[in-house]
Amino acid sequence: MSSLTIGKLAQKTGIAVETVRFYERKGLIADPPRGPSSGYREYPAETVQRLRFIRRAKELGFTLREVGELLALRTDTSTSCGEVREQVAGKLGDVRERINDLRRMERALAKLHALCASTDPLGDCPMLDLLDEPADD
Amino acid sequence: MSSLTIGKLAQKTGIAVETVRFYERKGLIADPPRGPSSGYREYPAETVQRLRFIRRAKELGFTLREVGELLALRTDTSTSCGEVREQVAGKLGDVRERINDLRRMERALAKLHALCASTDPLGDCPMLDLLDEPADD
DNA sequence: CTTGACTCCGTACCCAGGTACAGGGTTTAA
DNA sequence: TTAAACCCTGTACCTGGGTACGGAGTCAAG
Repeated sequence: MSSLTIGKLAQKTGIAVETVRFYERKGLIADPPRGPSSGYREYPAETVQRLRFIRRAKELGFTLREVGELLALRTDTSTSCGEVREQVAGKLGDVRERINDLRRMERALAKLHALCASTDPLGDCPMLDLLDEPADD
Repeated sequence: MSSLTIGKLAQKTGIAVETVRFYERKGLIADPPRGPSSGYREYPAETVQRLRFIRRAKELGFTLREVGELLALRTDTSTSCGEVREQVAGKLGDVRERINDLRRMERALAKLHALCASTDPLGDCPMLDLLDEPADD
């Protein structure tokens, strides 16, 4: 049978053994079946995918809670497709907002980069002012 | 003279008094002069700008350490303009990378959103596979 | 001149997201 | 059969980024 020990799983996913157990405690992955004599965790192969998803989503700046919500979208067969769409749309909005914020930052940094070329002795690169664009309050 | 108490500063920047002191401990803002009788902090007006910068940068996902580095770019008159350019270029790279990651996530979520419309009973929305695009390891 | 709002410092506490033992038992390969 | 390499649980610890006291001094308005 193709079940994995926690060590193998860790190796395949690049996530530390301790962290896998931590995710289990947090409910991000299911408590796997155990070897009857050893009590060792025996992971089904899909868990690799699931953990890779978690890793990717984390890298993209989602919190563990959010990752859990994303994963719940596919696990929870009680939710209708409409509800899923709503959840996904919400996440999508978050992501787009974050992208826009970062683009503003990108512009600000690019501007600074350009300015810096000209100002030779660096009296006062106008850093502080660069992020004021929101221009509210 | 136009100096601010910590309370006024907090009010103008939307940052809590405790947090301002926290930033001071962390070296993000300078220890301000003190009222000789009271020992109260007396902030120069520029500190408002500096704190707003900190707030914005934090909102854009920079850590306090990174914010400190950004601020150091303009404070540290020993660094040459070239060095500043390098630092800024580095940050710019980081930001662009993050934007690209998020764009991948955006595409993945958008795809899911679209798929969800068709798959009526939600057997298996193919969430787990959606983030495998990096396609290495 | 008193009372309430403000400030001081120090320490403790909080959450997220792990990481690191300690003190056991199990499996595997020589 | 025995040592290395694994796994188990539980608890403690860590960093980052704050928040919340407690106990005391100060300032401003009535």
